[in-house]
Amino acid sequence: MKDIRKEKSDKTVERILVAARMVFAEKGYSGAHVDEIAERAGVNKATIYYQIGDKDTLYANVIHQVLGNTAQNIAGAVAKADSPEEKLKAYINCIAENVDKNPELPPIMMREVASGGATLPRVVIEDIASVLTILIGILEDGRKKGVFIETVPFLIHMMIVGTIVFYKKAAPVKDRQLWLPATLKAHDKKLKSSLGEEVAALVLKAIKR
Amino acid sequence: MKDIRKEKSDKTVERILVAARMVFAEKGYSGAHVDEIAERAGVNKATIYYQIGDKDTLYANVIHQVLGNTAQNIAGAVAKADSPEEKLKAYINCIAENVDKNPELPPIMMREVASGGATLPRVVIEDIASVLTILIGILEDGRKKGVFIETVPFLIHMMIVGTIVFYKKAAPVKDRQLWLPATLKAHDKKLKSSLGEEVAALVLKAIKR
DNA sequence: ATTATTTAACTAAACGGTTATTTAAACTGA
DNA sequence: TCAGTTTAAATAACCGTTTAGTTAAATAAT
Repeated sequence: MKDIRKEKSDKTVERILVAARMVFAEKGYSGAHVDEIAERAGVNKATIYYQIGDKDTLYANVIHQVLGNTAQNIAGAVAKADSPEEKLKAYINCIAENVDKNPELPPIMMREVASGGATLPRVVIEDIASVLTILIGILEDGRKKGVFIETVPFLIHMMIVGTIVFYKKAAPVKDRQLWLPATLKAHDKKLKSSLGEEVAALVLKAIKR
Repeated sequence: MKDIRKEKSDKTVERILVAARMVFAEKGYSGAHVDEIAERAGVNKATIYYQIGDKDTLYANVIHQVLGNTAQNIAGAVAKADSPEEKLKAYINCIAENVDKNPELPPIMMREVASGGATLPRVVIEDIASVLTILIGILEDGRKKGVFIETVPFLIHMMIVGTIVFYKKAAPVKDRQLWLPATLKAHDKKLKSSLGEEVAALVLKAIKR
């Protein structure tokens, strides 16, 4: 009993959400226009209102889709690792991978933090909290076992996320500035390994006893 | 010699710029309304157009005022220090201090990076480049002297700035979430020293040979 | 099975509030 | 009075949202 209409409308909703994610990431909430989202989705503006609702609801859907599942990914990745060091590596790499898979994550996160998380749905905040709880566990365990120094978990988290998110978004911007002084271009080498590995190495070295 | 009118209009311009800085930081470019800026400045909207120009120009002025002079501060602070370690500490602390002095810096930076620096005036990009050049010098010198490992300067810069900016803006957000799980609140301790010192310690440890 | 009816999905056009910008008049000190 | 400055009011474009109508798939009736 396949309902052709249902299938089509599902695709429509998906196209709207994809377009919305892109436009919100590029322009931010107020900079994003429903007209542009509709155009990119190849859909009439009113269809967005019919299928999803107003701009707020649309944004909440995007946020949930973008930030929601990352938490479970992290939890899963960390659980597979054993030692605190391995767990922390998994934690960092998982964040880096999610950012890779999801180029809209950095700009959306940055703008959300910039605005003080004013529009964050509670569900998302709970997700973030669960991620932080995982990190606290790793750091505490590592300290008890004498492999980590004492740290402020929240600062470490900001270091991990801040570094990855900023680098991911700022590196292309820098590379685009072709007129930069030669000194800068000369040092414009690629990372030896992946961003996650590189950040993990730095953070681990920073907090190892 | 003293032209009362000139003085008054100077103060008007200053009040406009201060108000604009606040509103742009809170709401971003498209979220900021000229009406609100005028209201906060205690000035008629048309005065903004008479004294400064359109919204774009106003924003450019704010960006210049906020990001422009930080570069010189950093250059000055670094020059006063001797060893690569001390220079790097000065570099990091200076950024942290500027962020402290200037609460509008984090949100504006984040949104600017999020949008791919689309609206950054060239002057500002040159300032950022000069700061990066300074960091490259420090790291290279330190590596030559055998006190630093080899690093990717741009990544280190993103680590420093990302950590400071994210922490500065996200910490208050987290503290406002009173309903967070007890585990998180328990670890909600203040930093032992200043944010700059703390980040400097971590980064130095991360890149020391 | 064919026709008629209902319903889901979508669209074009318009509405109404918002907001950046302009204009012209009023004010203020020299 | 006159130039520099500020203001209230008007303008025009923009943009989120609604409405009224269309298409076509699904269902019911014949």
